[in-house]
Amino acid sequence: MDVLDRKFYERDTLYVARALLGKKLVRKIGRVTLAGMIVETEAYCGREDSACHAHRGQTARNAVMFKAPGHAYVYFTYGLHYMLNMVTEKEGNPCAVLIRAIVPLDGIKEMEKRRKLKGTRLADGPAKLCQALGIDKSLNGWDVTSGSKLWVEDFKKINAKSILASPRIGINYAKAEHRNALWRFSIKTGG
DNA sequence: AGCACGATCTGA
DNA sequence: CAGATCGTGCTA
Repeated sequence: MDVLDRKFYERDTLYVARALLGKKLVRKIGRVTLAGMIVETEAYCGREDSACHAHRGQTARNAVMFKAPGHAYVYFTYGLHYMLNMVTEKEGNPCAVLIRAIVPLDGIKEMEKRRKLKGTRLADGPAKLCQALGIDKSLNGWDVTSGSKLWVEDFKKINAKSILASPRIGINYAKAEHRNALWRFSIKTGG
């Protein structure tokens, strides 16, 4: 396998958010391998970004964002959902990329069992993909460069022209400059 | 110690 | 469009 290393994550968050598109997100649970191609991400750009969890400094919840790049930041929200992020930039600069959607590739039957949904609807949302891949708080702080349990691999080369940038979702509380920033990235389809 | 609300999803 | 449902962070 071709696991993305720490250097990959240790770069500008907006760059990493785009670079993760077309990559393969792999989750291994015992002998079972679940995987999908990342097709949608969002960048959360540190203290300056009023939509970022680290905006008001370090707390127990967001502590992982202050760790070295290449760690998974998994948190719980809305009383029932988990979100998966990858920590980016240099250690101490609390930035991360939210993984919002994947196209299932491996272990689809297993994912369907977990989700009770089929096809593209299986993992087309940040909480849905966490359910499909069995990701919960136990993976918060996991080193995704270690090559076990959860990691990302090279998979498909995505042309810059086929990347769509749009405003991030669910952050209406943020300052306008951050609310309107085109920091959500997805692969254009049907074109 | 109490409280308001959230980087969401589902089903009506 | 409301409800689910609870951890977190802010205020006192």
